[in-house]
Amino acid sequence: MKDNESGKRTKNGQASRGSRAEARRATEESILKAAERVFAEAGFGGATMQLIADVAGLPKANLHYYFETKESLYRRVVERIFNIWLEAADVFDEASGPAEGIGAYIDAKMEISRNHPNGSKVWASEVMHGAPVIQDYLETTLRDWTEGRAVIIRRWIAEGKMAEVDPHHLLYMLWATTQHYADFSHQIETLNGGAPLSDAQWEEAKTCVKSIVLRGIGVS
Amino acid sequence: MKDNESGKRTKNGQASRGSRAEARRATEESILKAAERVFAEAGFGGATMQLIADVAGLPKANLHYYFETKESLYRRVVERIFNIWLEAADVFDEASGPAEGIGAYIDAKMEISRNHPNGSKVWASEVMHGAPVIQDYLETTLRDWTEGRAVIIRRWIAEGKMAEVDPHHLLYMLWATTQHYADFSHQIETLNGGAPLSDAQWEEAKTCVKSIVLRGIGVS
DNA sequence: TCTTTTTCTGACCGTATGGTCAGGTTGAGT
DNA sequence: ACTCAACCTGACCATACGGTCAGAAAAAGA
Repeated sequence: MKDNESGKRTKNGQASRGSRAEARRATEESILKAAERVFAEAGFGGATMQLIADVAGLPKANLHYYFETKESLYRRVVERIFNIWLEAADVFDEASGPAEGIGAYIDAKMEISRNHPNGSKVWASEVMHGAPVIQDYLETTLRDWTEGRAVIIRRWIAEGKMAEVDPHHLLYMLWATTQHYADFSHQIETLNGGAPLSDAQWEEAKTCVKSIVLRGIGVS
Repeated sequence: MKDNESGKRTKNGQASRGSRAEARRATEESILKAAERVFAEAGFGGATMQLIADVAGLPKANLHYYFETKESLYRRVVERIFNIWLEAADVFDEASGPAEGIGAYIDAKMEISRNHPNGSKVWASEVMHGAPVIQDYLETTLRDWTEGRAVIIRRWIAEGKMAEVDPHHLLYMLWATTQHYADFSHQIETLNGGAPLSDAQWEEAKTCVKSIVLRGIGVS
């Protein structure tokens, strides 16, 4: 599992960036990317290993060399977006108050919705169908994270830094609103005349969401 | 296609409530209900006609007597929830201002999330996967509806009845937040200790959402 | 009662899917 | 140059799926 950055060369002279382990990581990465897209577009049941293989540019059998089953591949895809969200939530803790913390959290989650719409969709699909694969995450990591953030919010309320709102429902609203831009991107595009949101429109969206939420909790 | 409310009796003396047409409607209803649940739990690709038939308590072949294909059955399920939402939106128009209109709209949509969680999930799944089946609805009915409501919101803003926010992003926030309670009900239940929201908790949710949104747009 | 129409169903079919495997290829280690 | 483990792949398999159909059963109409 150790890194091997020796940068050796193969017979044909092509630079093999980092030997075997590196190549493996690259292949796994391309499979995960393809899987994320296919699972997002077709759902777990509708996705086929053949299509994932085609998108990744690999024979189907090779796919099973890297990932034993469809479900294990799917699980990795779901874990991925979950970890991205968790990391983004750090901004929440480092903040000194709700205006800064929640504002930054909205910004971060909106950015993720823009850059990882497929991951968000796969997660949404998984939870909607009863989280058959990642139920354990919900009961451990997510629950802990949520309670931790609820404590922070309650402290801000106690310190008079924001209005008295239920922390859980506030978090649900943040999740729902930000992820909506990823999960329902197709609907939003249709209502936007068939075009994806432009840079300016994304800025507008972030500003608008922050404006309503922050004013809604008595900040700014 | 005409109604037949004659209420005739069959040979065995059992009251046949409303003859053939009535029985047909009842069977279709039970199939649609079963389909809604199965599609919500497994997605379109994951759902099987066999399972829908089992849930409805019918042989699979009989299902195809009432609905030609899996897709036509699915379409009917999606159209259903869409029409329910459209009807609920009437409260928006009849209102004299944002506090009343948007407040009532939130209440109505939260009620639907509680009473038709499966329909909401099927809709979400359909849109997330690019709306392959109901794209026409998005481009006609939904677009018209949205633009109509945007006009009303802009008028309220012009009349100084609420803060200046982009109507579209406000609507997205309303949709996202209210539907989240249906689409992510499993996640919410898990974070609620594994139990569905109680009556009181639903009231709390509605109050909390309305409170944040209405204050967020400068009302109340 | 006899005929006709609608409703129902077990058995069946072609296809596509997730997964397997034997055997080939490659390239790092020596 | 040789070895061996890691990597790759076409061909294959059992299963499950959506959909069909001939014909039974039931109800309506005469």
